[in-house]
Amino acid sequence: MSELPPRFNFAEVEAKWEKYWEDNQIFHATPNPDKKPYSIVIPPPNVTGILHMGHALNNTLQDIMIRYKRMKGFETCWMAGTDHAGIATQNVVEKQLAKEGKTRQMLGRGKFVERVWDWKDQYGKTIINQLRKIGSSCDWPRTRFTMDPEYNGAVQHVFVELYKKGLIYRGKRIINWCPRCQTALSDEEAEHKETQGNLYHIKYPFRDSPNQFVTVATTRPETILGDSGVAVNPTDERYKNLIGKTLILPLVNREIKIFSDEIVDPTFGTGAVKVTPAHDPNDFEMATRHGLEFINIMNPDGILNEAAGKFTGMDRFKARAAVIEELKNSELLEKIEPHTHAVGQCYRCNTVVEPYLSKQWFVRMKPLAEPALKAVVDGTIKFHPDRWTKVYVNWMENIRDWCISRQIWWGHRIPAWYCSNCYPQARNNVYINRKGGELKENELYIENKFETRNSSINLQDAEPQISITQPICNKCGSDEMIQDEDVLDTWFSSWLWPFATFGWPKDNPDLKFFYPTNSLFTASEIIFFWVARMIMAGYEFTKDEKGNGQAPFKDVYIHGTVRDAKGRKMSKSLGNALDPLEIINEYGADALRFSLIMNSGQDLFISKEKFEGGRNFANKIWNASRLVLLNTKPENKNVAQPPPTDDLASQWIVSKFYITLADVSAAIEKYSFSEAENLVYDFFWKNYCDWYLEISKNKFTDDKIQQTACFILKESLRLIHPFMPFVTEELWQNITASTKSLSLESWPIANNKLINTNAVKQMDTLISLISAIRNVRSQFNLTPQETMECHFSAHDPYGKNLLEKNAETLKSLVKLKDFQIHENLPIIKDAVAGVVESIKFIVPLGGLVDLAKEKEKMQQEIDSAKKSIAGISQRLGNEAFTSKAPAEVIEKEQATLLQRKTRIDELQEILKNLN
RNA sequence: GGACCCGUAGCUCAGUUGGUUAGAGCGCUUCCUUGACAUGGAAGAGGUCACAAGUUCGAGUCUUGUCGGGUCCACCA
Repeated sequence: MSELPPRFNFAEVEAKWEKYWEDNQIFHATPNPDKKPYSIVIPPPNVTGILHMGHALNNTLQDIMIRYKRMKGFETCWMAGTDHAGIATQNVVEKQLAKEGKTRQMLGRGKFVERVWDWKDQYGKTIINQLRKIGSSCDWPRTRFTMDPEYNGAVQHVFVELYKKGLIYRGKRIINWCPRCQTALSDEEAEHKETQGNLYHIKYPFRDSPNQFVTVATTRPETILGDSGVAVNPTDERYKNLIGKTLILPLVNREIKIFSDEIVDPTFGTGAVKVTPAHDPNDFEMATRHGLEFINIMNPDGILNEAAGKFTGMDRFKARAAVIEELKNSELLEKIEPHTHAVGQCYRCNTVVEPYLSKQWFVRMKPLAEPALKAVVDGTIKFHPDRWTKVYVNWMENIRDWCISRQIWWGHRIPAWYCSNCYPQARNNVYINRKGGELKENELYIENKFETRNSSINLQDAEPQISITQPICNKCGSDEMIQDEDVLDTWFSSWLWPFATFGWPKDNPDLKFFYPTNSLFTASEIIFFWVARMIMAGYEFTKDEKGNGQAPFKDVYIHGTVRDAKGRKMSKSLGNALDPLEIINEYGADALRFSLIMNSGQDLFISKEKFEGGRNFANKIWNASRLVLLNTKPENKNVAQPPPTDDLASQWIVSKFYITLADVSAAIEKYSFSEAENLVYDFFWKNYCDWYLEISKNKFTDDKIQQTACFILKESLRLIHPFMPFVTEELWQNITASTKSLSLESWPIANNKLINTNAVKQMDTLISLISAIRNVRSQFNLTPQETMECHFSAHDPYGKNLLEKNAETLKSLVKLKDFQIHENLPIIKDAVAGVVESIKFIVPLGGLVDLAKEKEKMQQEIDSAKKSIAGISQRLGNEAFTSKAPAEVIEKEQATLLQRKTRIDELQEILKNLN
């Protein structure tokens, strides 16, 4: 045991315990038949990640829960790990390569992937180390990565199983294509943002009467080059007799027909829609129904191809301008209207996504969604706060198939194989430049710096074979099988996280003990990407002994977004991001945690100053502990129970502690973390420091006071520990001289016998009384040399007694020479006689009040109480009400009635006294 | 177009099933430093609970509408 330094050096303390916890691996959990499991899986941060405020909040919440449960005696496992984050990570490494003047194509696939692994090995630990800095008590030895070999096995297994069940298929669809990342994206990965654009009205002339037109409206005029029809609603009178007529497509001079389709909204634009089957999902559907031609006018990089005629080689946005210019010149542009609409953007690079026709792998979601939807509807899985349930249900009910193939290199390779004997193009499928010429592997077309390898284009007519290991062709027996070039969506591995991290699909003790997990903590943006899919995966892949699918967790806690003081999302590009590590350096990790949780009711508006609150509280705990430690004899430090005592304040603080304990536990159990923290804060600062320690300071020589103060301090440290693990651990070790970490100590055990309601009532009254006296003292600037006269009315059962009993302590608390106590009216006319003359005040509990006003208020209260009584009596006399209402409602009404009556008597008594 | 959330003190937010005097933190005003803590202590000012109507003896709380702010979903060509 060392003496506490006068100043809380959080940097030193945090470093010390971070190391101690790590060296002793005290958060490592193993299956333990004597304990109940409690497990949480971390939302695995991106390996490219560095800690931001969102992580800090997310992990603090999990840490509070897991530390609480650990202290409650559960075998707690908080699974740690990182996500390979396919596109994001590939982009980061590509950027790094670009600085060296290289592209991934220059390296070739094998070398590039090696390079990403190197990068991962070098930087992937950063975020893990940063999580330790904020005190996360993860099961670090278990730390997993979504591309670990075993994890890869689980992913491959899942793909094959779903394929066998017919839940994975390959199909040619319009998908979201990012021309910059040059990969397909899922619907969720295309973020729709309101964008100010234009609606271009373009005239399409009739073949047989070139001076007459049908006008169509479009936001993407460049797609005109791929048009193969014009659609109208069958009921639209304007166009009814034009159906079947032939138009000449401007700029291209292709003959296209007008046809009708229900999908067309006659109220939008002109009611006539240009149909571009290869570049719009609706048009694709219509074209399929009506047998239209699919004309792809664009290369995967967003540059127009040969089908674009004279616009070939132009970027899509340049082409848009050129097309408009050309249409203007030929007087086919009727008008341009400003138009705001939601435009999809790549969630990794914000490039506008292109609806693009290509062959991709999809997961059929409806069958998977069914049990996952049911689980949330019937309450097996609960969202906190509850309102997210609706968001989830709405998405699940309208779920669409999931595009899972990505045309990138970093990720889980798709276990699909093509026979290069049957499909010779498989051998040479690697690079195709935009001019259509083939390049051999590692050959480059440097001049224009883009070369596209795309098996989804090159092998779109080939039949794959699905197998984890390289198969033999089931048609020709050849062993020259070439694996699909594509990798899987990163979320196709994340959705297995709750069980793949425990070794699934191998049956093993860890999985059996820790799965299903208990709670999941994440942000609302992730509900569709991850939460929903984990629930589906859980039900599909993990079954209990009876063969029923299992929910991967029971509770989902959705926390708010961390924003700056102005309410903007924190982001690097805005430059408004507060770095948690800077906050830790300046205020300490405990302060960071505490202040984040304090503000975590909904979205958080964070500025640097907010962390002062946390720092101040840590400081307060430190100093209160110093006071107690400096004044407590060693033998009084480790009592197991607070000593029986007549001391009112001691009885009170012990009672308050156990009341707080129950409230805090309940708040954590219902995921009300800021409420729990507030309770702890109020108890420790207001009750323990401001009142108990202040009152007890002068009698600290008393053994029982020492024992009580020290006991409550220690129990408080347990209570605060999940919120502020570092400062509490340090103080705990100093007080107890223990060798056991506070993290492994038990949560305070409820002891309702020690809750003395009478003491609580008396002390609370005394506190109000003192506040009232201080109020008077302050109003009249009484000096410590003066004496105050206090008068009490006869119906106050506590005041006089309490004041007499505690006079000595109180004199010092309110800094007055003395009190003269009289049992009299609650009028201060004479109460501060000698100091203030003839002022009519009363000092009811709560402070100085104007007598006349007070009387008026009391009269008003009496009046309203009388009305209330009349109303309730009337209702209780009404049979229609009493026969229908449940017994407890009637009881409640009667209780209220009684309460009102008593209150009226009370008020009338006081008024009588005052007059 | 559909769904959801929010509007309470200068600011950020609590406010449980409707019920005596609507709370906290920060900020503000006044006072207080011979040792646990000025990262502190004491006292105080500050609210027509967005607006309107309704249900009720009684509404910050329930219902409807209006205005204002935000979020999510959607095949607005």
